[in-house]
Amino acid sequence: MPAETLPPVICTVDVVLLTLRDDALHVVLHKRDREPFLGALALPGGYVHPQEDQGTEDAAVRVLRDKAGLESPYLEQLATFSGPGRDPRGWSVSVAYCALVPSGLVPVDAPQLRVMPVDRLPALPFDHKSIVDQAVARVRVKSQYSSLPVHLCGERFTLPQLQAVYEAVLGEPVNKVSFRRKMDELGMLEPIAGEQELGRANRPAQLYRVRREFRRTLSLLDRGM
Amino acid sequence: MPAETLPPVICTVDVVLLTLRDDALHVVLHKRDREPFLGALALPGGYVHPQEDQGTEDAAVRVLRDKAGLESPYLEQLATFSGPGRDPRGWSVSVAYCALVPSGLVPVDAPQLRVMPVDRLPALPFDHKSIVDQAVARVRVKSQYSSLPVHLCGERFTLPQLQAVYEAVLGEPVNKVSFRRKMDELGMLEPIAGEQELGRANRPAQLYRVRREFRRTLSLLDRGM
DNA sequence: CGAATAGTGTCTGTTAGACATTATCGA
DNA sequence: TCGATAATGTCTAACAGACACTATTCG
Repeated sequence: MPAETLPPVICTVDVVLLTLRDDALHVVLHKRDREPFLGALALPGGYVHPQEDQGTEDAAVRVLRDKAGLESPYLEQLATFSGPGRDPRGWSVSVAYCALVPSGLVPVDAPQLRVMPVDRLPALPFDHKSIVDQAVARVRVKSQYSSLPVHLCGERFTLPQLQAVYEAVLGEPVNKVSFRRKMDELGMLEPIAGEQELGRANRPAQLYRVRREFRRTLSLLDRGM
Repeated sequence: MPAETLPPVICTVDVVLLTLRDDALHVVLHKRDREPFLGALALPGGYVHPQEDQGTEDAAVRVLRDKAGLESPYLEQLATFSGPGRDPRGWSVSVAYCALVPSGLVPVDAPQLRVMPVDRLPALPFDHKSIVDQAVARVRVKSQYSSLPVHLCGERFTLPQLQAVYEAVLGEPVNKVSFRRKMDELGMLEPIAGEQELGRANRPAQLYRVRREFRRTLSLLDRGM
């Protein structure tokens, strides 16, 4: 079948922007500023712009910048969703991306943004609910055997803080001794010399940061957590 | 930006059809029957047909049927590749799928098909080389901790045969005792009562098949192989 | 000093792999 | 009976998790 006779396909990207708030995974939703679903909360997304984007990842970066006002250090392609019914405008393809950011990076006073817990989401337009579900499932699985959750921490953090992040994402407690052995095994963290988290009525915790080489990479465990 | 002003995006699917031959992963390539790259070997692929496809997976199934003449019991979305340069016709998006089939399902006498070892591929048009590489990497990783390789076996097989398949995919020997423990743990195989592989000068091996409930699912290991 | 949490040492049960042993076929 | 491979038993080393102990801060 020659290409010219084919009806057009709507080509978009959607970003599942995840962050941690109150020890629970949250997704950043965006109030739609056009039809369809004008005014509804949905995933930040938009058309691919063939004139300017070198690929769908560029489009995702642009959407994050324009709609959520941030640059995510971690951005991963999730999956592609398609079909005649998911968008009322017609047959569409949406390449979904998953971004993880420390909560400090999410703009606080942006009226068009809402940060919602992933376990108690409102109804979402399109098939955005299942996109979020798939992203969360992927993040949980990947956190079992990788350094993914460090992207939810800021630049400096203590091991007990990082352990709490793992526990929040995995939804279950993690053995302290094993956890520290694993983090050591990953070889991805470095203590910040002389820097400790003081000010609390207990032994201060050592501050760590991600080694430069691992800033934008994942580190994998042979066996899971 | 209103949709009408955006230049069109070419929307296609490509299928990485993998099988095992001579204890090595092979990919089934298809001789292109149109421009661009007319006559070149490439991944079987084609346009999404919005009138008939309910999603890109339908398009992948159709492509497999039309170009490779088979129905794959295992078909998984791999990733989506996009950009202005990958297809000379213009800015394109290709949703890539990965299929695994027993070698018996690949038509033997189809002149438009070639079965090539994944480790010694010729140059391929588009970005098909990197799509194949990504599919192979994914299959290898997933075989570490799942029942994926059973889809490369036929309906009936012995445990030593299945172990050989795992070893071929993983590229390294597997401990026999552990392997059998793992397969037992997966709870996915059932012995075919009274059926053994006879005819060789040694103790015959028990024949197994995949339990009905697991025919189209993957079974996952807590820890890897 | 006491409360609280960070960080570490150690023990034990579980698991993976090496090796040995037994089983069962054809020749 | 012999050679070959299937299938299983068993021992050991590695690992994960439980628990306890020490360290260090604030009040």
